Amino acid sequence: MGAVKSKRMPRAVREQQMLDAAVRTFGQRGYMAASMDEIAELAGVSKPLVYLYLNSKEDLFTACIRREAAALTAAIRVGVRTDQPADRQLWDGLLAFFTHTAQNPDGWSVLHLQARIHGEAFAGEVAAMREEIVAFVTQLIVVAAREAHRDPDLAEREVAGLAEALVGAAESLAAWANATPGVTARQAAATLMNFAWAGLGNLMEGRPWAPPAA
Amino acid sequence: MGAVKSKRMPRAVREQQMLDAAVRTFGQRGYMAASMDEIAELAGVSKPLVYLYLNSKEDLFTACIRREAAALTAAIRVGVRTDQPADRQLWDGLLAFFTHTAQNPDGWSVLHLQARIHGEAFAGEVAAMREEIVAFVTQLIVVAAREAHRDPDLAEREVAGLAEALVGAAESLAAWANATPGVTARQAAATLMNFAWAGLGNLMEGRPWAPPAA
Amino acid sequence: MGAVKSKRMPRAVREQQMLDAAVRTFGQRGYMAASMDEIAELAGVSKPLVYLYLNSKEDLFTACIRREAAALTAAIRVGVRTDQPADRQLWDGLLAFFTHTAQNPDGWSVLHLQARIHGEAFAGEVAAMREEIVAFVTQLIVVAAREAHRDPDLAEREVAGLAEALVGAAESLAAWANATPGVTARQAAATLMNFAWAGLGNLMEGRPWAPPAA
Amino acid sequence: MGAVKSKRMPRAVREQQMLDAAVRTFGQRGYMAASMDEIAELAGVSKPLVYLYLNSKEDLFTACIRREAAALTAAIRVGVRTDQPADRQLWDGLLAFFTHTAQNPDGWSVLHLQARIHGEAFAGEVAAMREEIVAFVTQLIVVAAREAHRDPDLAEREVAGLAEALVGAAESLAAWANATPGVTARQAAATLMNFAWAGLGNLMEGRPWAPPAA
DNA sequence: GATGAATGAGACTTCATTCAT
DNA sequence: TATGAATGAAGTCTCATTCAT
Repeated sequence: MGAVKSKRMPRAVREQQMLDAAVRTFGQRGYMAASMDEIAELAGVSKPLVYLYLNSKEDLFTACIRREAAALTAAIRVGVRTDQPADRQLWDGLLAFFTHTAQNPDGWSVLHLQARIHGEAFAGEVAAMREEIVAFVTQLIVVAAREAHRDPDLAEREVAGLAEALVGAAESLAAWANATPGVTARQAAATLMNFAWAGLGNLMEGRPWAPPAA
Repeated sequence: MGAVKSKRMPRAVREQQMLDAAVRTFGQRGYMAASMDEIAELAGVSKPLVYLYLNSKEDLFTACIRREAAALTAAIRVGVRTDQPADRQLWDGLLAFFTHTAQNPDGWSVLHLQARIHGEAFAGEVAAMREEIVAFVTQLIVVAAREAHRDPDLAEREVAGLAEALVGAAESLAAWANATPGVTARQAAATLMNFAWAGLGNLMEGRPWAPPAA
Repeated sequence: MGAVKSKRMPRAVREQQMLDAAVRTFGQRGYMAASMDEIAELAGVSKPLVYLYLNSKEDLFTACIRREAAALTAAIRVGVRTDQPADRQLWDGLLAFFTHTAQNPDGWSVLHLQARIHGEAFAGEVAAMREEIVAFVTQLIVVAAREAHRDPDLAEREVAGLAEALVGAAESLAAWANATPGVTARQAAATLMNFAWAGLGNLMEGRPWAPPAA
Repeated sequence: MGAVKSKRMPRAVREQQMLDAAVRTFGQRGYMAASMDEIAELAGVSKPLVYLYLNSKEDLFTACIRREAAALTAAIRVGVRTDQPADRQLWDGLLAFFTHTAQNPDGWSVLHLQARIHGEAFAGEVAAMREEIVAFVTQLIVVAAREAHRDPDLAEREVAGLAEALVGAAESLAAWANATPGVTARQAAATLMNFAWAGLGNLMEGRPWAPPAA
């Protein structure tokens, strides 16, 4: 079932096999329900070897988070060319994001669902990655405002909230796209882009929606 | 620590105490890490009584989900007046949503994070609630189009995606607002409303963002 | 499911209802697997009432054994007329035995299987009944020998062994008859009578089977 | 109390130790009253190891039944030589049976008492063994009839009943012999042989006992 | 580098039994 | 007479983790 069993592999390779198995197991079973037994068997090694290399269940989980977070941000970075206009950058980023999460549902589950839930240590790891993405989006908004020669006069917190909403919508759409047959990464990206860019545009043109008095 | 210990209470009251303790524990520890021991102690009763009334850990969790889902949808229903224009309805709904989730962070955690992760049975309970909300939002979008005397010609799936994105953004913002000191429910609602309503408006005026060719 | 619920019954009646429920439950589930909850529900009363009347699970079980043992020996006593020849007495006894056990399988299960297994206290209760039956059979053998004007010169232990074998065969046949559709009490009795009486006859005529040298 | 504690034994050996402990505990306490804790302690290992090797209480019990059933039928097979006349074969079989059960009272208790009571799965395991023995006895009766150049004209069900009665008597005598000090296997076998063979002989000579009209 | 053997701790669950009315 | 409310104790089972080879 698991990886092909071949003895005496270099450590780096073995470790990746273990992380593959761990991400898959954590993603499908959840952190607590995943057992080290299952991970070891799926990796095709004995349990003591997992402990020898990865130390403990917590450390193993942290290693999974780090690897998956790095892979996701790398995918986005590769997809985006910073010499493009802001809207194109956002589009490329969204497309890369939805494509990567669709291809690595277990990794995405680990980042999006599992890591948030089990202790601040894990959540912190993910928060770092998330902040990197939020910062990227925030900067795009600012650049967009400058390109439009507007001074949207958006307070910092407001921008943070917008970026948060955008990223949250993306995360939610990623889950929805993964769960809804027939929805491609491209369609998900288009839906969100439509939704977001237009909204941002209006905002920056100074036509915000005014809440009624309390 | 737990509720004041007073013996011999009628069953209905004890059950609510147990559900209170369970929601709090599940929300903070997660479904698997929450132990029946801890829940019982927090409720101020013995473990067998929890089993006598709520049957099993799964059933207890399901009961939590049902209660919290009902409370959330009720809060939104109470907050929204259907004789108002669509934008006002959306605003009221968002405000009620963010207010309720801010006041019941553990309940929201149970619905948003825990229930999704542990088995289709639980996820199904939440999905039902979520679909109710998504349907409400979807209908608002359609009504808004009609109010604007426009035929936005939005495909059904596109609307579904928009509603999904909106709800997802709301869910994400709720978590963000809960975790960020100083962010009020009103602010979160305003941020999202600004973001969403403007975007929807543009969409319906037929100015969508056009993705580049693949 | 259980007995018709009617409040305020005289104690003797309630006790019989409880014993009915207990015999049925013990017979079908076994002593340990039977729960006081199930017995109380089947009897249509609350658990504390069972404890008020019958004291404890052990006492309840003992009461079951006593009642069923008394019923079985009474059935045999009623079936046998001591003014008949020995073979007729044995036949009548066997017929009564197989008839009663067929009509009260749960009671028979309690006596035959459950009581033997759970502690010497219970086994002792059954042993008393069993000895009464063995004594009856033993006496029949002696009477038969006298009727045949023979002195079979059977040692006491040998007679005890014979009676034991006969009773054991009867018990086994009762279980077999209960479990094999289409086997009546009369057939079971005939089979055993054929087997036993002829063997006894040969024995008493001094034609034992000779075991080979060690 | 338990086996001598020596760490790091090969799995096969440990499994036998566990089965030894389990047979003893199940035989003396009964299936339900036997606790895995007690079995593990008697085996000189920790409870998790028992579960690792034997999987569950049910599986452990089944393994006990299988081992003991195999041991008993093997003992009988070894004791009987099929080139002997039927009466000698029956004698040898009985002797082997009583000898084995006397030497393995706990194993016999597991087969005779415990297994029958707890679920059809277990009873089925024993029933298979019992049928093997009943078939052996049945065949002996048929062979005996042929050797006597008689046509006993015994209906199939009648023979089945006889074999059942014989085996039942043997089972009962085995329990009796185990419980009665001073009764040897040889004596038990002789008692039953006397009883049975003579009875069978008479039967086959066409002198059955005639039951009275209903 | 790799593993079969082994375990302490703790999870969920059930039961016989009692208390207070 | 009768019961709804409540629990201490014990059961089966799983898991992360380590030892000795």
